[in-house]
Amino acid sequence: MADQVQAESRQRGRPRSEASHQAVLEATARLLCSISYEDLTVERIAAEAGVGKQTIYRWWKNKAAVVLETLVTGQTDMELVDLPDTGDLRADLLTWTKSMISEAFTPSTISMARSLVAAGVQEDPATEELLSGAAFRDTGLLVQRLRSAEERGEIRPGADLTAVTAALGDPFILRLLVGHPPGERWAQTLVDVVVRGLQPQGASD
Amino acid sequence: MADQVQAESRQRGRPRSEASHQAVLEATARLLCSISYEDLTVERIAAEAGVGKQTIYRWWKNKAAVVLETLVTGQTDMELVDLPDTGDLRADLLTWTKSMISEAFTPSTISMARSLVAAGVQEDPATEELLSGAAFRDTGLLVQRLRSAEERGEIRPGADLTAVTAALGDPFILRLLVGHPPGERWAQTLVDVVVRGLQPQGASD
Amino acid sequence: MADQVQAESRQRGRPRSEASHQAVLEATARLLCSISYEDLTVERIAAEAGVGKQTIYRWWKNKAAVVLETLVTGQTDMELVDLPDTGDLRADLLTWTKSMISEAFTPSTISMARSLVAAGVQEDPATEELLSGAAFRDTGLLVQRLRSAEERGEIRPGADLTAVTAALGDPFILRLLVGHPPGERWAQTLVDVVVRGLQPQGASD
Amino acid sequence: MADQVQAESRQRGRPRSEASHQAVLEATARLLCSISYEDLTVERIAAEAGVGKQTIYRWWKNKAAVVLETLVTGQTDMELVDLPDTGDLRADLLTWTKSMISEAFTPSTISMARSLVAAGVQEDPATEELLSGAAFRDTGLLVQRLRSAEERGEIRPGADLTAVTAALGDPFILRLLVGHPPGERWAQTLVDVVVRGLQPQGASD
DNA sequence: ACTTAATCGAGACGGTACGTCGCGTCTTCAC
DNA sequence: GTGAAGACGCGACGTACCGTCTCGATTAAGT
Repeated sequence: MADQVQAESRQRGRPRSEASHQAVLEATARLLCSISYEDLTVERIAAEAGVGKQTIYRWWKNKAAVVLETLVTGQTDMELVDLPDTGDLRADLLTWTKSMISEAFTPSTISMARSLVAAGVQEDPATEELLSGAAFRDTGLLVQRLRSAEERGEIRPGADLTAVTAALGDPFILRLLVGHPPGERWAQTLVDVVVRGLQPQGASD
Repeated sequence: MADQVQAESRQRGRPRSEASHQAVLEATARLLCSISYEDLTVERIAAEAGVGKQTIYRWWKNKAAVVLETLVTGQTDMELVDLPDTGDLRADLLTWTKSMISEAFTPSTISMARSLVAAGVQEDPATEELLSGAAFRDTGLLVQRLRSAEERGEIRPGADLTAVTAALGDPFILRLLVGHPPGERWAQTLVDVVVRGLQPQGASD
Repeated sequence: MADQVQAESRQRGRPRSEASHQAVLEATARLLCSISYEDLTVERIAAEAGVGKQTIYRWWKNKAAVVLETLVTGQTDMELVDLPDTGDLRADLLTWTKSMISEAFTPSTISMARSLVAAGVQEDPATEELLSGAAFRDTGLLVQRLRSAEERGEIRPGADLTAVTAALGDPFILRLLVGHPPGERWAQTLVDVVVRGLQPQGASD
Repeated sequence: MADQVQAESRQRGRPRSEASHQAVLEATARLLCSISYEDLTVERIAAEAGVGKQTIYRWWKNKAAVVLETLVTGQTDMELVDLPDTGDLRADLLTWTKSMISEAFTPSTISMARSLVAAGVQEDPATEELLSGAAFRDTGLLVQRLRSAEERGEIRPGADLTAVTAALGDPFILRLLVGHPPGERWAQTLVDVVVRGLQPQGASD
């Protein structure tokens, strides 16, 4: 029992270069800013990273896997939109949606989001694993803010917060993919309905 | 989708075969049940439809356009999930989500949804036009049901119903793409929050 | 009976482009002047010919086959060395060897000869067929000159002239491959021994 | 391959290196029996020899060099065809050609001959040096036999014997490369013409 | 009936990217 | 301080599709 597995994975030969691995991710992130998933090629990534094509295929099984790891591990400068916590959930969410609309609907972010989806929408089981695990990163922020509101008694307890974040976040993700930023009234309604829906019984606007 | 012919006597030579056009759509629908967008090739479609490749390119500009028209014009047996109108919005939506989960999360539907997204997520402006216009077909059903509830006074008036349908529908679409059906509690929370959020002032469960 | 088989090989689809076929051979000939067989690539040939790589693989099974057809069908400007017929076999052969040494041992010709051998020395049965059929083109000239001498009674009849041409020609071919032109005395001895060996009985120098 | 004697225990330098060197040559010889030069890879040699790739590149500059050294230094079981010296040159040469045809035209020998040529036909100057120096090994035997005949007065003196060996040997080498054994009459003519061509003046068959 | 012209299925075309393989070099660990 | 093992950068391989072009055959509409 004390004897761990080790003899089987005994280091032989030159170890894989973590530097190359990282260089590929960074090169991919750099390229994804300006070109679409379709136009991105493994050869281009290899050239940009100063790496042999085979090295890429040694780490990832195909282009989709490279792109997914690049975007999911946050190699990009695609900053998370800030979600404040002033104690007023509705106001915070409205602030969030506004900055979302103004900051996230840039050509570069839209392109990356599309690349993420294009890479994710493969029939590969490994891919599904990774995606359903990581989900979309923004989700974490939202869940955290909602939990804080819950503890503070701002919203009624017991709701499945992942469903609530989906109701709030997923519409923005789809609008992002389509490329058309939603109007302000649309966003306000979204926040309003969800916040109302979460209010403790008897509360009113 | 296809460009119309002017009523003028420009019609010279052999007319385009509407049968071929339809055969392509049907062949595509047939193939999309079992293979992914990536594995689908124009040559394969042409072979399945018993049609020349050029005939496809005479009607559509590329593979994405064929797939989009196939899925958007409902060539598939991907039936719309029924949304009843009993007068009880919450109950109806819960019924809808349940059948959604049990009927829509089949491998074939998931595959088609992914193909739709893969085809839609191109940088092509024409594609965006079509998609943002058609949106997803289910949306229509939802909006209609909500409007009926609004008229009946079941929900408070003045809400942007497209935002509400987004809050309800988009989360299901994303779960569909990922391939994992949501749990029942998740769906219940989603419906509950939205329905509460729409209730007229002062009402309670 | 007048009705030939024809329906089976009925022309369907776009016919293969003989122009492309020829362009490949010419491009290969052009490239072989300056670069070695090893450095020659199918991609380079395709680029030089303005042809898709697949077109090359549609006509030939590999690089060796392209090179062989190029050299064997005489696409190159590798002119045959002249072999005069003055009636004096020994003098004619000496003239021939001299021009051989001075004209054939150029870098370009040496390179082509090596390419021919490199391409020919594959284990492919089809290749052997082609080579043993075509042999080396010079052989024809020699056989013809010897036959003329035989008819004229210059040499004793009944010899296997292909063996004689081998004795005379093959040594030059091997020297060509090695790249070192033989000395004049060497060539003289070669011609001398063979011509003496062919003389009718009782003749002397 | 067994462990070396430990006479000198000061083996700080290269305890196994000469063994590795030899192992590579033997492995190459073993492989060349069955696979062509093209299909032979350095990695395969290394694996067969139980040696690291770098060890090969420490001794030779590339694959061609390994193959050349293997074949030129006679690591193979490609035995030299025996050339008797009974005092009758014509009879000896006929014996030699006959055993040549029956023994040398085996698939294994043909394959090795082709590999030798494939390796030799590189543009590398060092390679040319080695080849033109070593020539083909059989040459030595022939020259020796001819010199013996010359001393014995069997043939007229003063001929450039390297040219004569070329006339006799090179045709066999080329037939070997093509892979088709010559007929008996062909060989007889070859020997006959050369031997006659070497006879002292006035002699006759 | 006869031309004209656009269509049809078929498949080759010039390209581009794929994923693999081999070269010759570099880098680790074990002996 | 070598040597095996094997990853590295590089680049060619042969294949697969793309979207276009070119065949002979087919099909109306306009002579």
